[in-house]
Amino acid sequence: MDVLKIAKALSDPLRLEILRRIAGKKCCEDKWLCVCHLVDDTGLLQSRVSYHIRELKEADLIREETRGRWNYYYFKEETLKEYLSALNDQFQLLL
Amino acid sequence: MDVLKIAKALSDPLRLEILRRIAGKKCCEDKWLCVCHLVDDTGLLQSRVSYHIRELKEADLIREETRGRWNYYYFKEETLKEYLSALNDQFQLLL
DNA sequence: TTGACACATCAAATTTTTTTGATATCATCT
DNA sequence: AGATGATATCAAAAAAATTTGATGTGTCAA
Repeated sequence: MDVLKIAKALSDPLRLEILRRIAGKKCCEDKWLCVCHLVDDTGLLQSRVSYHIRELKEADLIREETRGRWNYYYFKEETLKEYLSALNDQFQLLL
Repeated sequence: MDVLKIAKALSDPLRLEILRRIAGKKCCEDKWLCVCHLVDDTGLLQSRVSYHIRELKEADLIREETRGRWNYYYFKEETLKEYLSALNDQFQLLL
């Protein structure tokens, strides 16, 4: 878990929005979301969405699963938790 | 409190280091730290340190107080706490 | 009141990140 | 096999962030 990488991943508006959607599983089957829906919902270029998804993956904030033609994503809650704890500890926020 | 701005502020290694030092009050009087010490300790250009301090100020992560010739900084714990809570809530981490 | 110090600011250069458009891959369907 | 759909990747362009060096402002001390 890399604090800097996660902070960076969270610092882009699009990425945050995509992560919220993945976390909120507002689409497809429970817990899973495919890129095509993100593209449809947002009207953005597919390559752009793809780029941000890669960043989220590299920050280990989401996990990818390929099923047939589609990729599904799911939110790695534990990574975000670790990030929050790390900041909490490093800055001794005692909470 | 702006989640995106804070995430960005935390995503630069230098800024994180500076914030840690300010929060850790490893210098000067308790709770306070002046720019000159940051510059001395790190060997970086003064304008560079100054730039990052401004970013931290704009993210509301530190407060500045000018006393005579020196500026002192202190860590705004409450802002970081709000940031952590916001993420916690938005992603329903229940912790 | 001059000089030195602490810091901010600014413009230019550099580096990094993001966006775009094109193309590639691979699975599925006909 | 060929067409289509879902996604990744790549190179170039654009935009944003960072670094540098120079200069400006205010404060203190001699």
